[in-house]
Amino acid sequence: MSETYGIAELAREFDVTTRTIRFYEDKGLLSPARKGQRRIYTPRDRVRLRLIMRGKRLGFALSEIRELIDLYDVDPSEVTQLRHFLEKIRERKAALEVQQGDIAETLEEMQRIESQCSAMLSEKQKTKSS
Amino acid sequence: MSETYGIAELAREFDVTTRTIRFYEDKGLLSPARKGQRRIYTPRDRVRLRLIMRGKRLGFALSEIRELIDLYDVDPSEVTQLRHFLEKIRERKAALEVQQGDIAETLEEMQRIESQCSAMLSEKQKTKSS
DNA sequence: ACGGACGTTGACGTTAACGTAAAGTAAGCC
DNA sequence: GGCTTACTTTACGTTAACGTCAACGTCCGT
Repeated sequence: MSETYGIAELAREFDVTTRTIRFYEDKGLLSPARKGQRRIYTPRDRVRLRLIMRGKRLGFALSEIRELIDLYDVDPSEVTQLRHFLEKIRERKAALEVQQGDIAETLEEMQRIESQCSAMLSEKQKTKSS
Repeated sequence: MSETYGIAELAREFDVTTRTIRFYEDKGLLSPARKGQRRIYTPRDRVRLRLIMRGKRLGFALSEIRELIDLYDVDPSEVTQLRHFLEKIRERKAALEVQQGDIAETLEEMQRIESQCSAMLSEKQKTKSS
């Protein structure tokens, strides 16, 4: 049980280079165990990497992704910390909701353009076949 | 009629520096008219700038944003171009839909964490006031 | 005619996110 | 032992997206 992965294995799975994975470690986004000198990744590390990739697709900087991921891990015991924490989460949520709106708008416009284009296309082809 | 804007004006409105706006011009994202040496921006340029900012919020590179914007402007008269064009649009749509999914997931998780946190918070405060 | 606001074009600096090359280590196979 | 394969650290290179001067033009109010 408790499967582990090598660095190249993960690199293949997520389609990044090993350099990239090590770079993320350097930035504190991952901290795999070591067996001698080599890195050993647990399923938990793998999840983190998945989260990193999702963050990247959302256009977050690595520093922000780190904060995001920490949100899942940290257990803020003090009330003050808890408040601060909640605030961070709400900031993130707000940002994401803005993004959601942006995407919706853009998708609508793309949709419009696509319809227009395919209309033009079928128009041209009618002409051609007439 | 037909209002125009100065570079600093737009910079203020979109909260970027004039350097940034000129940089976008350099990259072919904007091409304002000139009055002598100075740049004159039309409402149309302003719309483009708005699109650029939205693209940035969505995590696109400037080069991609340029392609995106061009989608609104270009009128592909040839059928081959039209097809190519449609394909591009569909690629973009697909990417955006992935992003949409990513955001939805992330938002759900944030939501969960937030609920948990605010539960913990009110719990702590009950204890405190008892 | 002068200062100040606003604008211009270079040109070099900076940060993030890796790429790439060099040189060495460790394990397994034949 | 020698080869291969996978991995390591160290270090310099690169690209995108600007920031930051420097040095100069132009218009406007006083």
